[in-house]
Amino acid sequence: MKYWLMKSEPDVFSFEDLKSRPGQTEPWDGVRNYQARNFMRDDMQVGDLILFYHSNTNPPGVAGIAQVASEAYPDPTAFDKKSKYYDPKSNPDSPRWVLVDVKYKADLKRLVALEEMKAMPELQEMRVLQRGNRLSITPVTQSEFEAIQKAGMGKA
DNA sequence: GCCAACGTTGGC
DNA sequence: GCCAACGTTGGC
Repeated sequence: MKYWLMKSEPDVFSFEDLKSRPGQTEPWDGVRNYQARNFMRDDMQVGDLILFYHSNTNPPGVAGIAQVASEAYPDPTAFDKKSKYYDPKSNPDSPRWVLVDVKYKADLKRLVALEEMKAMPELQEMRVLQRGNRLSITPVTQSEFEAIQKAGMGKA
């Protein structure tokens, strides 16, 4: 069992959007960064838990818990000329980009804000808090995951 | 809207 | 294979 943090801009796709999807599941398309792709392709396993993080919003923070719901498979938006994620260098015979399905797992009672995360002693080493981090998918340790989940279950 | 950080591209 | 230019991310 591994743990991950996945960023999404709530104006584009929020945790509430995930909950309202059929099967509460969504293909995590549009990842166009090799490191993030490699995490999905090489390291994720069905059942891994995900901190669903809202970026580019006020306040940014962890909005809920999701889980990995499929193995990695080719991202069809890379083949779609109409998609904003279209990549002419990817094709079905040799797909450059992959995705996994992400499924709703559990609510938190409240958002765990980035500002609060920065203040938590347990999270000082957390990758997403390091300066300049831009990766949309990062690994999270079990203790980091549990600290955030616990904070999200407590009072505001 | 600003801008620092950082990944990618392409000329050489 | 270097590196300047450019585009994107994402907090503020």
